[in-house]
Amino acid sequence: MKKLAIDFYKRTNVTLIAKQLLGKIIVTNFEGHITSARIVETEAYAGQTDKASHAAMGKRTARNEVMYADGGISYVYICYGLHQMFNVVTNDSGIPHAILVRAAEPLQGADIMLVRTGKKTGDSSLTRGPGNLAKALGISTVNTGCNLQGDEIYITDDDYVLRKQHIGISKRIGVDYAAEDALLPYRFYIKGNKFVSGKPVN
DNA sequence: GAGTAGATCCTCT
DNA sequence: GAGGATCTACTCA
Repeated sequence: MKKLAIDFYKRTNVTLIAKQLLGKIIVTNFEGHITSARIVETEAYAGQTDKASHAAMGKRTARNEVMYADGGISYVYICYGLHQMFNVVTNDSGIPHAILVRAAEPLQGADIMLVRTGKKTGDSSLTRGPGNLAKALGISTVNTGCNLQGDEIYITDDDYVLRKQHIGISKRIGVDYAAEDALLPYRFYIKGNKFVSGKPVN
């Protein structure tokens, strides 16, 4: 188990990084409570050129400021007033690329996730969908701008091998307002995994 | 099982 | 003042 190096995040090809994040393990360590989960679904947001991104057309606000920072940190924001969304910022400073982690498969600390989410059974709804995932991992907006090389939130590689034919690609979810950019094939997921959100695709 | 509406509040215009 | 990178429960079949 090794943390992903800063070089992994600082590359320019955001869709490639999104694809390579599949199968990696996200770990959170808050107040001694360690939870980890294998990433099974991601979406790439390609900065200025992407209408679905918060940084579309070079938009820069207090909320998305962290997207313009160096790669390798977290970007957490609230959607619909109640859901926390966890993103990984990539590329160099000044380029607002980000990858939304949409779903993961619980590995460690599932009992803690149950407490955090208020659920009674650890079925596939525990970490399916970005809102649920962040909640289960205990991530909230106070963790935005967090260095992924640190001790609270980090992503590790356990040499899990994902075969190319097991990777699914589709358009992104919930971004229909972005016109033609909503059709971009920027969503990556592990085929057949029950934690992947949206309709099952085979 | 599929489709739809409501929750709920921060952020930007 | 409007709307959003969502989730859940409820309706109807």
